[in-house]
Amino acid sequence: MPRPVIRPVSDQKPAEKLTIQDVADYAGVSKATVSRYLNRGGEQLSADVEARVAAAIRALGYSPSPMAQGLKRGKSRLIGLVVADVSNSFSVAVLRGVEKACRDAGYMVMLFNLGNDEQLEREAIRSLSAYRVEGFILHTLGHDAGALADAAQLGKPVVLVDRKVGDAEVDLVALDNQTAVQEAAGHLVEAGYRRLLFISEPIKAISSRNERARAFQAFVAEHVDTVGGTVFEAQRGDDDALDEALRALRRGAGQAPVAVLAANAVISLRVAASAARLGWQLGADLGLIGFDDPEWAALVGPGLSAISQPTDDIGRVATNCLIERLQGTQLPPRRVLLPGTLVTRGSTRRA
Amino acid sequence: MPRPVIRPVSDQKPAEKLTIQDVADYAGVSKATVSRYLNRGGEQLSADVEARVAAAIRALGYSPSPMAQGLKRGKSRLIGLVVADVSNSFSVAVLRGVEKACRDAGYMVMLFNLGNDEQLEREAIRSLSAYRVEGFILHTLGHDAGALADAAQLGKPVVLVDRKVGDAEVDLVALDNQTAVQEAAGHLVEAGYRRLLFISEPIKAISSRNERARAFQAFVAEHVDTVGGTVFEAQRGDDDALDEALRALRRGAGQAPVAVLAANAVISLRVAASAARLGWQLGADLGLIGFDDPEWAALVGPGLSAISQPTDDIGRVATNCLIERLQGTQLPPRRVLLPGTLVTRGSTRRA
DNA sequence: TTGTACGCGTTATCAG
DNA sequence: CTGATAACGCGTACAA
Repeated sequence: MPRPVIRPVSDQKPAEKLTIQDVADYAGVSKATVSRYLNRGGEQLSADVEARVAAAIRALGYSPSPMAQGLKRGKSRLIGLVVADVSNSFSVAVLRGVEKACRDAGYMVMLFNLGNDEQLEREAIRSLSAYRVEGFILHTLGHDAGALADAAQLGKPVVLVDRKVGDAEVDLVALDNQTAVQEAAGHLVEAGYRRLLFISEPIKAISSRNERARAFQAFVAEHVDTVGGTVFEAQRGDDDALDEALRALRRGAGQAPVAVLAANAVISLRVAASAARLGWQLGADLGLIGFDDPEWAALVGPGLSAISQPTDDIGRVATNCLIERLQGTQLPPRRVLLPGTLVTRGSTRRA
Repeated sequence: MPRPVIRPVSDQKPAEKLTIQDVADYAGVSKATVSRYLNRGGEQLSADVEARVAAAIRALGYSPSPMAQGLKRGKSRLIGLVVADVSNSFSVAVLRGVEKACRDAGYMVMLFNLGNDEQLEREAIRSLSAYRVEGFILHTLGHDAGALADAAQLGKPVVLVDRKVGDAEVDLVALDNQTAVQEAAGHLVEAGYRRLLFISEPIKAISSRNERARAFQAFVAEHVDTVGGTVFEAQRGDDDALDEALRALRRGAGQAPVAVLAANAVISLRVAASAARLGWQLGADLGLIGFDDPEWAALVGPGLSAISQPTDDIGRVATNCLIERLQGTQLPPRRVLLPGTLVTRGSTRRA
C-alpha cells in the first residue's frame, strides 16, 4: 500500500504538523525530491519540479522538523551557552554577540545561566549535553574543571570566554588583560595617583581575575620607584571590609594620592558606594578605574573611568571559533586576545 | 535475527551516541522495558529488572535523546522566549526568572533577542516555531501584532510579559502600572514637588508605556489643585531635546519644585545625565524617580529613587502560566498584575 | 532526473 | 510483567 490518502488543501493542518510528505503530495512529487530541494537547493532538479516544490512549500508554509533532521543527521544545530551570571553586564554583552552570530550561522543558542552558583556548572554541561548541543561556549565560574572535562570527553568542541578552566587545551577568547591592566595602571600613574589598590571579587581559580591581579603586581614591581600597590579581594556582601581596605589604603599612603583599579563593574560599583559612604570624592580623594564599561558608568559620581571590553566581538569571535570546530577544522587550541579601550572620566581626574 | 551483538563495555561509546538499545543490551532486557523504566519510573517493573536497568543507565551514563523523544511524542519540551533587548535590565531580570522556572519544570529555553529591532519580531516567532517550541513567552516591541497572530495561529500558547500586543486574547503578566504610577507620583507630591514631567521612550504601541503615561495623566487630573504635569517622549539619542524638555519644565514651573517620573531605567539614566549637563542637583533642583531598580540606581548621583519591579516573580509566574497552558488547562486569558515596590533615595529628597 | 525503501532513537500498541 | 514491532519526519543509498 503506497502513499497515504492525499488530503484536500482545505484541511488546513497547522504548520507545525506539516510533514515533508504533505509538501510532496501537494507538489505531486516524492518526499525524496522535496528533501533534495531543501538540502541541495534544487541543483539536481528539473526547473519544472523545482518550481512546483518551491510553490508547495510556500503555499503550505512548511518548514522541516529540526528534531527529525537532527535525529537523522545526528546533529542538532544547537549551541550550548553557559554564562556565569546574566545579571552581569559582561555576560549579557557576550550573550548578545553569541546569539547574533549563531543566528547568522543557522544555529540556535541554548542558554544556561549559572547565576553565580558553582554547584550548577556540572548540571549545566549535562543538561545541555542531554539536549545534544553540538558544542559549548563557556563563560563559567571555573571552579569545576571536571565539568569541562565532561564536555571534552563527550567529544564536543568547547570555546572558553574570558576565563580559562583548569589547564584545559581548548580555544579561548578573552580580553588582553595584560595590556589592559598596564594601560589602566599607567593612566592612574599619569593622572598622579601614587598608591594603588587592585580590588577583585574573590580570585579563586578564575583565570581572568588572576591574570589581572598578576599583571597589576607586575606593573607595580616595574614602577616600584614611583608607585606602590597591593591586591585586595572583596568578599561578596562584606562592605565593612571594603570600607576598611580603602581607609587602610589612604592611611598607608600619607599624602600620596590613592587610586583603585577594580577588576570588574560590580567591584567598581561597590567601590564607588564605599567612597560615598566614606564621604570621599571620586577623582579628588580616590581615583577609580574599572574593567567593563556599562551604560551607567558615565553617570556614577563624576563618571567612572573604565576599560571597555569589545564584548560583541568577543561573542562573535567565540562563536565563529566554535563553528569552525564544528565543521571539523583541526587546529591546535587557539588563544584569541582582543584589546580593550581605555575610557577616562572624572573618577581619574584629580583636579 | 534478534538483538545486535552485545558490545563489551570497554568500547566506551561517547555518551552522546548511546541509545536505549545499548542500555537494554547491558541490562539484558528489551528497549521497551528500559523505556518504561524511564517514563513510568519502574512502576510496572519487577524489582530485579528495575534494579538492573537503573544500574545499566548509571553505568553507561545514558540519557535519552530529546530529538527522538520529540519526534515520537510530537513535543519538544522547548519554550521560546523573545525579549526586546537583553541589554535592558528588565529584560534580563525576566529572562532569569523564566530560565530558572523552565529548568525546574524540565523545559529548556530557546532565546531570541530582538535587540530593539522591530523588523525581527516576525523572524523571532518563525525561527522559534521552526524549532518546534511548544509555547512562547513574549516581551516584544509590540509593533507587529501579526507576529503574535502567527504564533496564535500555530496553536501554540503565548504568554505576554509587561506588554500587551494589539488586543490579543492571551495571558499577560505585568507590573501593576496603575498603582505603581500612583504611588510614585504620590511620593513626588509628598516630597514637595509640584510640577511633574513623565518621560518615556517613544510610546508607540507599547502598552506598558501607554498605561504608565495614562495613569500619570489621570493622577495629575485628580490632583489638579496641587500639581501640574505633562508627558514627554524622548527620542532615542536626542539628548538636546531632552535637555530642553527639562529646561522648559523648570521655566514653566516658576518657583515650584519640579520632578521627573521616568518610564524605565534607560530614561532614568538619561535624565540623570541631562541633569548633570545642566548643572542641576538631583533631589534639590530636580526630583527624579523611575521605573526599574537596577543595581546601579543607588549610586547614580544622590541615589535614584525607583519603582522596583518583581522581575523574578514576573518571569516565574509567566512561565508557570505557560506551562499550565501546555498541560491543556483551558481558561480564559488571564491578566496577572504584580505590585511594584517604592524605593526612595536621594533623587527625591529636596533637603 | 526522480522514486523506493530503510534507518536514525523513542514511545506506544499489542501479544505473550 | 515483558518483548517484539510499528510509527514519528526526515535524509540518502540505491534502483529506475
